[in-house]
Amino acid sequence: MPRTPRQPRAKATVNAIVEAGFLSLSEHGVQGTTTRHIADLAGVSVGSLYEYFANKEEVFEAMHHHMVAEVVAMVEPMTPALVKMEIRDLIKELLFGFRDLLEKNHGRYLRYMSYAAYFAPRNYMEPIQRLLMNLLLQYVIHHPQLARLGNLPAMGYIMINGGVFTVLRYLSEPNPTIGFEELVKGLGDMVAHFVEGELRKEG
Amino acid sequence: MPRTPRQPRAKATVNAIVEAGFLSLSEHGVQGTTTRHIADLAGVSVGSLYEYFANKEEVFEAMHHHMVAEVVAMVEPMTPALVKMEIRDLIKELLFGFRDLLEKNHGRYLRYMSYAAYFAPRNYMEPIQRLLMNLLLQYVIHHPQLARLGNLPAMGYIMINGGVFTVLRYLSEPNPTIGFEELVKGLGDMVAHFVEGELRKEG
DNA sequence: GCGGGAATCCGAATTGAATCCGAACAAACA
DNA sequence: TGTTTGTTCGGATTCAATTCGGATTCCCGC
Repeated sequence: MPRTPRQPRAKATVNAIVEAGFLSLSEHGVQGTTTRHIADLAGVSVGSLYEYFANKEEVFEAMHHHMVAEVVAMVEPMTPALVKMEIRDLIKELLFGFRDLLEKNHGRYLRYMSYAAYFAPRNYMEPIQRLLMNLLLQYVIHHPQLARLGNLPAMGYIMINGGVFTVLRYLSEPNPTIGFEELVKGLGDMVAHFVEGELRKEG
Repeated sequence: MPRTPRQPRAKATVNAIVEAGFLSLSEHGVQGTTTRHIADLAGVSVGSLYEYFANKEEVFEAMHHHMVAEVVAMVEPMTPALVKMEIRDLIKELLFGFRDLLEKNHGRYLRYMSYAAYFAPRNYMEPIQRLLMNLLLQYVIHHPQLARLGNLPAMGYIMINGGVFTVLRYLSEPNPTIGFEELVKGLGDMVAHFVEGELRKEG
């Protein structure tokens, strides 16, 4: 039964542990990340770690929340501008932002993501998916001609998942065979053509 | 230094261990999968496991090879028929086959896949991606009008990765909000519209 | 079908990481 | 200042991964 930090000192400790989690993961991978490592990097003892986290898993979960919160903090303020853009520009804007966020701090979030499926097996991407689905809905509202598109849930599911995972995979690649710009352009074209094609079909 | 099995008895042992690996993963997840578990399920002792695998990781790697080999064994014989199909039918055929394979044996491969990023961080999907890229090339050869498409590598990268990960994610979902048929149809439409759109642009 | 070396199998012993716990220290507050 | 509550510490415990030496089984030449 982990305790919740009350005093600022304790909050700093918790924060240091989460930070250290990202560091250790980047440095040593999952295998090499021991509680001692994390505690050492955080400058506290292992015992302290267990004051606030029931187990090592929970440290990873906290890291996950941290990352999701940052993604949300990036996307939400952009939303009003995004929904007014041309679809290709929206995608470009979003994906470049996403890349920058993932590569911040020497790629800590990216590194984390490549293990995320392991730490948080169930619906670990769900909040982000919901965020993007919401963006899509807002976009449709601002572009009424899109309302004719059929089966928005399925379309959204494909575009969002396909897009997110493709970008994640791409950024994790040590020697990509194509450039990030090409990838973004390709994804933009894909979505744009899809929308055009569907509208043509409907109309 | 693990030994290579020579006698049939030993081959059966190795096989039983890999089988047990899938079983244990399905039953207990990564955390719960101990060498003792695997050995028990395989009906051998832990010592025997270490005769043929340097460590637990290697058992997972063997499982990975097993799965990749099955995917290849599924796709390769289909290829001649696939390349003659309409693009939407190709996708439908491929994805239904993929689903059936992943759900075979109570979803053992699917279960495995959801942890694969952890076991085999480096290029764990690379052989499958190459397989599908090859299919795409064959397809273009059989449909010369597609040769006008620009940037085939980027297009292929997006379609293959986006498709594979979307389907994997979908199949792992406990309560999918859309049907598999919708997903497959959506992916087919996406690719078909994309190709049409690009051809229109080029022409 | 017999004997010896190679292959295989076993499971107790070792090792090291995760987790627990009770004492020591620090802050808040009266 | 004394008391209560929050925080930190690091040694003790537990449990899984891996090792190792010996027992068992197979295979091949006789």
